[in-house]
Amino acid sequence: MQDPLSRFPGYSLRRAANSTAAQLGQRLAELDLRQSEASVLLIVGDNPHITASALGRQLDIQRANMVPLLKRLEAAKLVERHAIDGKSQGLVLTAKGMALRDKALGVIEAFEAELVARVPAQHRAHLLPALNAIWQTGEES
Amino acid sequence: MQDPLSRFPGYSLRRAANSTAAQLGQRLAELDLRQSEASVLLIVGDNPHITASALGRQLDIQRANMVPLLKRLEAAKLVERHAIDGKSQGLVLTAKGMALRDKALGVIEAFEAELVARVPAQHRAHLLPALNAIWQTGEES
DNA sequence: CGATATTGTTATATGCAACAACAATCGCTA
DNA sequence: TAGCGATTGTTGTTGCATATAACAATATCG
Repeated sequence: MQDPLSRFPGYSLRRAANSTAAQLGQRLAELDLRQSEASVLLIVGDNPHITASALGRQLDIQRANMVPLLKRLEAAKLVERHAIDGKSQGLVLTAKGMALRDKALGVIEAFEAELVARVPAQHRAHLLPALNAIWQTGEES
Repeated sequence: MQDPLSRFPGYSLRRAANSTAAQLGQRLAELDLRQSEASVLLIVGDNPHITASALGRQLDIQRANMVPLLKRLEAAKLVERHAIDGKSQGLVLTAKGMALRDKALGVIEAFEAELVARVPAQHRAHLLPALNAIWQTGEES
């Protein structure tokens, strides 16, 4: 069958991202976490009192879309918010949130290791810098 | 700001795919095409009389999800279906479909060139084989 | 002080993909 | 050749991620 698509890096990028997202999503589901939620746990864990807006900017998630995401994490007693001033609120992990963050990190690191292992050795070192260059080029907001 | 995420290839993969998808999507929108539709046009163009199921298998789109996709392309007079037997139907591009396919291919190739240009030269050649290895490993159905 | 920007929020829409179920049909084999 | 299992196209529904527009409250800076 003629496949005119897999010669395109953009297409392969899409396929690769889809396939890995599905797999990682499955594993995180065992912690009852979605990928976006896991990434929030990681960032908040490393940056206590970060603001919802700042978090959204870092993760490239719109302010509006952070709302239901944080609501769910809050309902699960994983994060807490407390007012910084009358407008902003800082996010911190609860003890439960930190514990789950650690588990999630374990899952993610294991998964990343498998992902990297799929890449032929001679290309391995080039993957991360190449990908980072793609999305970090032209993102000055 | 602490960013524990961009050291993960999987995360960078997601970000890179999102960012490129958004950009390519915008350009294809000028042809009133979504990415999935453009990929269908390309495959059908190279494989006339391909079956909807086979097309779905190749693009990793479920049979069920091909239905609205093809319905839209058919409504736009870009593809036609004709019965192969009582069960299967072959897909072909109309003249209009072929013309649009060519335009879409132009857009895609231009975009891919820009994408590759963002990657530092020393990593460039490694990108495609690395990505293909990621999604083509463990996909024997 | 006052204009401007930022924050958190609501509501709504789109694209993509997953799953379960079903009738019709094909194709192989017993 | 009759029948069973696999395949095809389809419907309906769900979930996730993302996008936009709008708004009130508040902060910041000239």
